[in-house]
Amino acid sequence: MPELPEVEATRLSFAERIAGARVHGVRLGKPLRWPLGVDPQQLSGRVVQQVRRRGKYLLLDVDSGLLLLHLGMSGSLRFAANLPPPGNHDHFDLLTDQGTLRLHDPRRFGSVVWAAAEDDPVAQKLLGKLGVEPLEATFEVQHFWQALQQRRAAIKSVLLAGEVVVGVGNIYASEVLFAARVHPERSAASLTHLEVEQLHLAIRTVLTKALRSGGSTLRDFSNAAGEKGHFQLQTQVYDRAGEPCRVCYTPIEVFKQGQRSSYFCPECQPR
DNA sequence: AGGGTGACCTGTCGGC
DNA sequence: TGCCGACAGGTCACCC
Repeated sequence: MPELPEVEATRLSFAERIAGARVHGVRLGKPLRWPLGVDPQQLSGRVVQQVRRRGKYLLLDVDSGLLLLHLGMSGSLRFAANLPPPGNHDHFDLLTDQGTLRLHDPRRFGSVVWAAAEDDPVAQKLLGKLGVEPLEATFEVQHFWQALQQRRAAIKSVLLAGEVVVGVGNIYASEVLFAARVHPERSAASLTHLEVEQLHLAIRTVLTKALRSGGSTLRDFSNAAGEKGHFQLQTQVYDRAGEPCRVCYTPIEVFKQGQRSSYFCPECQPR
């Protein structure tokens, strides 16, 4: 389910509640993308300090180590004192004295990985190449411009790769490029400085708006408290092929770009 | 070294 | 109704 707004909405929905909780066990379901990397027994007795986010990863800081959680395409978390018995798609439970943190993930592209420290090679393999955080001050126009100047790939691919800026997934990539009036197949290096400024602003604006709505852009998203977003944020182009552009009424088009669907308005986003 | 492709896995939906 | 292929929010390993 998750792009950055959904992951952050998830974090906010349980970070404070789980802080201070003492782990007393782990339950594993079917294998996820990576093995846990630690004997589940060794997690017992450790206390959860805080929950951070890096890109689309959630970092659960525990005494002398951290769990890296990724929701993949179809994952979601729940944290509650009384969860029902695990179902077919519940593949990880962290049992604590404050409740159970459960990863539900039908497609199992998600992961839970233990690392002794954030600079540990295990963690760095997952976090090492991530770009800047789009909602932090370190995401700065001039650096963004310079980084894009180095890339000849299509701007949409560059956004999805997450090596320049993290958190923009397939839905928000289309949304953000529409807002910036940039065609998804334009080479990143070909964007004018003005276009990069527009894209930079669009990334911040679109992600912030989605986060404020609780990540409710996604049809079936709910946070770790089991709450759906309060209202559906309507998309401008994503999943709207053939429907009129909300700005100029030209039919929205879709095409395959690196096996992912890209939506755009041919009028607002010329090549 | 950057860039493109296949692979991982399950559920759902539309067309015949 | 039933079957079958296409497709879905991510990212890593592997080619050139």
